[in-house]
Amino acid sequence: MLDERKQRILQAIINDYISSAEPVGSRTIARKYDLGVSPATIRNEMADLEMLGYLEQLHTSSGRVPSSKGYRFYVDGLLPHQEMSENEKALIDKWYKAKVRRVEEVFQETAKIISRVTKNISLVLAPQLSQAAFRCLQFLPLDGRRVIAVIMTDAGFVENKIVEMPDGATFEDFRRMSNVINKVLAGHTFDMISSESLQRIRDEIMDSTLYDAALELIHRSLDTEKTERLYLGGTTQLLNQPEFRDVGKIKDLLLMLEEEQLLKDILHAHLGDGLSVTIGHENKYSGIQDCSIVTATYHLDGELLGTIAVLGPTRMEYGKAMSLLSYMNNNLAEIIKQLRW
Amino acid sequence: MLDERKQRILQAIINDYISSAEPVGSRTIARKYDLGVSPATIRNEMADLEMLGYLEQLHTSSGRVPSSKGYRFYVDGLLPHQEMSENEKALIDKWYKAKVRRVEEVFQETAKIISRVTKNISLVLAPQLSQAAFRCLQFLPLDGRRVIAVIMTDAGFVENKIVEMPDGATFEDFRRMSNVINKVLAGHTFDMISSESLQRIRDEIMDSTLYDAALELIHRSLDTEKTERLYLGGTTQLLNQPEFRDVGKIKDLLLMLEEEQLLKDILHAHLGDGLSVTIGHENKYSGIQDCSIVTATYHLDGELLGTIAVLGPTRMEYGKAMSLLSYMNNNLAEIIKQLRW
DNA sequence: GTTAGCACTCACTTATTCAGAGTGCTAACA
DNA sequence: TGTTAGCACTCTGAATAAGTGAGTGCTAAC
Repeated sequence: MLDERKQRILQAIINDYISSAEPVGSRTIARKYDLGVSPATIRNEMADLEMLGYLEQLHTSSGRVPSSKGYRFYVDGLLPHQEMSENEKALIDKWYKAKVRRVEEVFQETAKIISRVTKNISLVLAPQLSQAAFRCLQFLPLDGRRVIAVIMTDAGFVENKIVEMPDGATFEDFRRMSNVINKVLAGHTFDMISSESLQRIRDEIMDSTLYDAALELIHRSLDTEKTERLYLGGTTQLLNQPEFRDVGKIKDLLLMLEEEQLLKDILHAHLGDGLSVTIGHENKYSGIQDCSIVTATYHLDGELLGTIAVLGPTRMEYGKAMSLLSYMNNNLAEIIKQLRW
Repeated sequence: MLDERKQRILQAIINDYISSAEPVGSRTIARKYDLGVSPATIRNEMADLEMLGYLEQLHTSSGRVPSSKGYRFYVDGLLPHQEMSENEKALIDKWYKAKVRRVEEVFQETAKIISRVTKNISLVLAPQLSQAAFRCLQFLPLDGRRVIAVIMTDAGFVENKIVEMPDGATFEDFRRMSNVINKVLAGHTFDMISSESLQRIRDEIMDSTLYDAALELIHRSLDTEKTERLYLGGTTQLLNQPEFRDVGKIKDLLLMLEEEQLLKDILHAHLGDGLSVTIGHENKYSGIQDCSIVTATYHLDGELLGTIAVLGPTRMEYGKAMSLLSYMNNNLAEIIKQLRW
């Protein structure tokens, strides 16, 4: 374990590096932070901290830079707990109020706010509905050949699909079909729709072309309901960070950000962790091993959940990101509920 | 007017510059393109072309670069008409088939394809529905307090909204309301819904709280139907272009690309022009005066329209972009119709 | 244990040189 | 008169060299 002075020095170094983005030397620390010791002493301590793996040196005669381990220690132990100021909270509330009309816009706007406040990239994973319970299905006639299926879930989401009627089928057949499906599936989450349920529907419908139509409809619903949406914000913030002065690096990261599935996987890894911080090399995906991710999982009606995250260089204002995500987290469920009516 | 030889030289220079991105000198032209004259002669011609404003020189002793006027002449007169090869067409069709399930995905995928093929940024403006005709509205009961409104348009789009019932109103009231609205608005485009129609609805409903609910519903529909969506593709392609080796320029353009309204305005300016090319300084918005935009307007059922576009440095493969957009244009309406069922 | 002093390292900046590509001009040529 | 070869000149970009400054590690004194 690090003694008191080493901790204070490490903290000073990380604070300084986070705000300056320059390798920090003993002299700077001695001057800016009043630790009551000379640069030489700090140099010795820094050498120790490097030995222990908390700091790194780019070349023999440059200042030190925090390592992943250093940041980890900082985040776990040295970081003073921060809260958003009332001012900031009010500002965020105002942004939401001004912009948000539809549920979709909540996620979009959340991403924007996070990136604006943290000056980093934000990721917002909207809840997937596979854990929502099926509530009911109704058909509406569209024209002679087609009907509209309206599907509702317990969480209050509504979707519609246009369905082609098989030859010979009537709207009355479809109404009968909806009764069967409603009876069998009511209360089932989309995840839980099993082959057994399908079998029951088949038995009750007793008409194979109708059953096929029902099956296709259910599959199409599952398809859309299961795909969760990912909202990205602030990719241009990247360009202001000195660690991305190089076009090659920008390209690498932007290309990665286009790989939606990869991003989803990364966020999934932290689903349910509450507030979690992953630093530099702790990241499994090598493309972001000089970045850190702060994630927070939010809940909606107990079950349904999504994730919001900040992605930025390891040199990141962790305190700010964490306090912001906590706040957004609490807000988000509330705002979505209000909007859903 | 330029004589035959000047034209051929201009063409050669532009071709070369488009593929090399390097200022091109007399020697290169003489060597690569068999014009039957010596570099010295070409030098003289190039000096003339510069005088006439078709070429520019960065400094006294560098090769020449085409000016906006030069590209304009090239696009209008020198560009051989190109068609997509059957191979490419087949490839594109395959991409669509593999990826596209929902109407929304058509636009998304179109943007992706355009950027992939042209290696530039693509813009796809999805048709706004304000010109779609209202077809019918139906209500479904959701729970005691709320109903679902399902709105259909002639173009085959279906939307739903959750509506809160005013105190004391019953589902039967809403059913009656839908009858009135359907009678009055049937066949009206969203653009055409006038205060007169609203007045008629008011007269028929004869209940001010119910009328308020109806009004709100109509407004909400107009809100969503009127906002057209913009899909962007290939922003990372930017980073491969040598003209964007500089981080500052990347930032400027990426920031501009975040201004959705601005982009829409730019596309709107060309709405209905068919295939249109805007080069460099011809652009009104100063942020893209070293870029060119190729746009094409597509139609859906005569009225409904949108725009697809390629945005890239003035040094762009105009022929490729134009032939691709023409092809996509023809395809797009077809694919959307098929998908809509 | 702490600190001052000093030699040393390394990146970054500035200046200089040099090669290469390209031009414009002149004079010769067909 | 239009075309071309030749040549002096210009400018960029890469390579090299020297100088500067921030920072370190080590040693010896406090």
